[in-house]
Amino acid sequence: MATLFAALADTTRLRLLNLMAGREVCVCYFVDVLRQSQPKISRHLAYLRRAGIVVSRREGKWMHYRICTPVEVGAASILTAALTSLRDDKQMQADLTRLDRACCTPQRLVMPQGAPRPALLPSLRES
Amino acid sequence: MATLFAALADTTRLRLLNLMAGREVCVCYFVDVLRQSQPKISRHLAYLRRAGIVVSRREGKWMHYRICTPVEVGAASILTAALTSLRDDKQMQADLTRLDRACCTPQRLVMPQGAPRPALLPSLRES
DNA sequence: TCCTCATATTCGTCTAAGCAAATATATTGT
DNA sequence: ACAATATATTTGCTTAGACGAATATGAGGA
Repeated sequence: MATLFAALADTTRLRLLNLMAGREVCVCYFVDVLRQSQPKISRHLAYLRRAGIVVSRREGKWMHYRICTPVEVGAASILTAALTSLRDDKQMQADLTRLDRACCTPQRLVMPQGAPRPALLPSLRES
Repeated sequence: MATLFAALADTTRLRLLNLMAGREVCVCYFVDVLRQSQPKISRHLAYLRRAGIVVSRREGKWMHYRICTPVEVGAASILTAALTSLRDDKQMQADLTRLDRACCTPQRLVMPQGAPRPALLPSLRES
């Protein structure tokens, strides 16, 4: 329980989770949207993975991350409440806008060519 | 937002909040129920106070603490979700049992004589 | 095999925060 | 004013974690 809260007690991680709400996102998009260094993003994703909040999936060179709802009902409800209240935050909304822009731009110069776009999840949920 | 989660990311603080759910509690009861040192309890209460989750009230020698629901809707919903899921935890239930026992024992040898009992709040909520 | 790209991990440093032990403050009673 | 009680804060130490910089790993293509 305290472990879950510790995982949520960092702005970068909250931003990452907000971007993953309802979809699977490739690491390069996190780097682009949050404008943070790649090692920093990767470290925080590893933290979330160790905390059991997130799972990763490899697809060639790319790593996709998605939220993995905890099996415990209490933890799940807290995570849901957290994600819901994040949607009221101005920066979180701006992040989502940037993610959508990144998705819809046909070819970005700075972005990897052909990197898998963030995909909405058909509510596949995994332990 | 991250600050709130940081405040919740500690077992001792979660136990304190669980004991305060719906009532105002005197510090000496925390010490008795959690069986932790008084400075430790006091430090964690100060942390919760600085985080704006809790307010204190002086009554003579005794300090009463109670939960102060945050004004932001998001933070309030998270705190509520946290308190709700704590009720499923075995240790939290045991703590509440110990608190009730402490309240109902007429004269305890180890406990301060005449210390104010934990009182249920008539839902007085304060910023 | 070698090169490149995407991602992960390690290293060194710094700060926040946990703890026990000791001490300070505030209130009440004599 | 002094002593006793309840609570708060300081001190010294230790550890988790955040960061940038550098480096390692893993996959795909030439």
